[in-house]
Amino acid sequence: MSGKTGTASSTQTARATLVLREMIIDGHFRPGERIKEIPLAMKLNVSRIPLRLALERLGHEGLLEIRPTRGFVVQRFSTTDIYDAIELRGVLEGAAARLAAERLHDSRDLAPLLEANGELEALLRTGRLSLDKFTSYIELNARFHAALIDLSRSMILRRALKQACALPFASPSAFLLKQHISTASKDLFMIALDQHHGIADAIANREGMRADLLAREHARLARRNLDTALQDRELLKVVRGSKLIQL
Amino acid sequence: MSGKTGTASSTQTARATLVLREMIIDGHFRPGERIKEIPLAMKLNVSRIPLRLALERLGHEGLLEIRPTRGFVVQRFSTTDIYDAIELRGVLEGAAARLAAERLHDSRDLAPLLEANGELEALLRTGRLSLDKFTSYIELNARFHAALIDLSRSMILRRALKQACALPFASPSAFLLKQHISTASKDLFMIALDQHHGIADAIANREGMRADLLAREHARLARRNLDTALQDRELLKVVRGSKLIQL
DNA sequence: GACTCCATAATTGCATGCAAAAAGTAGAAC
DNA sequence: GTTCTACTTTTTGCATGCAATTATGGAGTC
Repeated sequence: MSGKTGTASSTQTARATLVLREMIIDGHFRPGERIKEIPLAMKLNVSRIPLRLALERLGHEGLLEIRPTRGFVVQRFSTTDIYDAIELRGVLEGAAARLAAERLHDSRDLAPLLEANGELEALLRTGRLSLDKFTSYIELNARFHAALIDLSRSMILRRALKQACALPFASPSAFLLKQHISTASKDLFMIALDQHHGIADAIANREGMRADLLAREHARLARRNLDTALQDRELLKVVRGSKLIQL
Repeated sequence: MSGKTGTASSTQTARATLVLREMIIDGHFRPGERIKEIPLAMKLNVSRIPLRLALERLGHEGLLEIRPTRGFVVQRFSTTDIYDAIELRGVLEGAAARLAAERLHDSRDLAPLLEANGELEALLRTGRLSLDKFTSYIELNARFHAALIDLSRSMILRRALKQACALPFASPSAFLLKQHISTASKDLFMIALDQHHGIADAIANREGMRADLLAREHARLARRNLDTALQDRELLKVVRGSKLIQL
C-alpha cells in the first residue's frame, strides 16, 4: 500500500523532489501560496521527513522561498526576474567562455565543442525540422553548453551555472518550443549556430573577451524567444514554468 | 540534559548548521573526509534529523559534496578554485554594477552607496588603523557591497551573489586580516576606496560597462591579498577556511 | 467599531526505533 | 596471489508519535 505508484526512483526524497518540482513548475500551486506539509505528504504518498528534504532542495533551487520556522512559500517571478535569470546565465557562460580561452592548452581539447557544432550544422542543413530532429537539436545544444563549461575547467563556475539553470526558464533550451518549429524560427537556429562557431573560434584563438561577449549575446537569443512567447498568450501557456510568472 | 549548552538559537537545525559550518571552516574535518551522522550528531547534541538538514544546507553552500545515499563529504578546494570563486564574485558584482547603471532612475537612490563611501573615506583619513577601526572598515565595506546589489534591483542576481559569497574565501572581506593592518596595506585600502568611488561615479553617469569593469577589478584586489597570504604560511593560517585548501 | 488578550486549533520541529542499503571482511575457489 | 562470494557491520533512509511553536477565532474592553 506504500509508494508503488510507478515512478521508480531510488529514495523517497528523490521521488518527492522530482514530483514536487514538476507540480510547482506546472502551476499546481499559486505563487505566494504557503505549502502545508501534512496534506502534501499524504498527496505524494511520502512521510514528512523526505518531503521536508525535498522542500529544502527546491528552496535552494529557487522555486520555493524558505521562511525559517514558518514553512515554504512558492516563489513568484516577474518578467524582469526572467530577463535577469537569462542575463545571469549569459554572464556565467561568458565567464566560462573567457576562462576556456585563457586556459586552453591543447587545441585538441576543443573536440567536444566542435563535434557538437558539427552535428548541429548537419542537423540544420537537412531541410525542415521535424519533431524528433527538434529533440536532437535540444540534446546537441545541451552538449555544446556542457562542453563549454568543461573547457573552463572551473568547478566553481560549473556549480554557479548549474544553480542558475535550475530555474526552469533560465536553461539554454527554455524557450525552444515545438511550436516554434514551423514558424519563422529556423533563422534563429542558424544565428545560434553561428554564435556557437564564433565562440569556438574565439576560444581556439584565445580571444577571451570576444568569447565572453559572444556567449552573452548568445544567451540573449533566449530573451528574444521569450519576447515572442510573451506576445502570444497561447504560446506562453506551453512554456515550462510560465504559471509562476506574474505579468 | 538536552541542548542547553549556551548557544542560543531558535531551532536545532539552525544551531547545528551554525556550529557545523564553523567546524568545517576551522578544519575539524579533513577535506575529502566522509561525514558520519551518528557520531557527529552525538558530538553536536542534536538528533540525526536536524543534523541531516544542516548537512543538506551546507552541501548547497558548497562546503560539502552531496553523494546521494552515500552521505556527505567535505569539499576540497584548490588555489584555482579560490581564484575562481573570487573571479565569480567579480563577475556577479560587475553585472550588478552594470544593471545598477542601466536601471538607475533617481540619482538620490545612490545615497546609501555614497554614504558608505563617505564614511570609509573619513575612516581612512584619520591616521593609522586601529583594531576597532578595522572592524568598522569591514562593516562599512559590507554596506557598500550590499548597497550595490540593492541598486541592481535584481532578486536573481542577489540570490546568485549570496550563493557565491557563501564560500568563506569568496566574500568581499575574506582576505582582510587584522594582521594586514600594520603592514604596507593602507595603500590597498585607499585603492579599494578609489575603486568604490569609480563604481559609484560610473553608475551615476549610467556608464554600465565602466561600472562592470571596475567592479571586477575591485574583486581582484582580494586576489592580491590572497597572493600575499599564500606566500606567508603563518599568515595563511589565520585565513578563514584555509584548512580546506590543498596547495 | 477597533483593539487586546486568551484559548484552541493547526502546523512545524524533533527524537526514537526500525528497515533497507552500502561498506567492509573473511573465506573459498581458481 | 587474485578474484569472487557470502556474511557481518556500519550507515543511511524513513515512518511514527510527541512536544513546541505559530496561526486563528472569539470574548471582553476601551
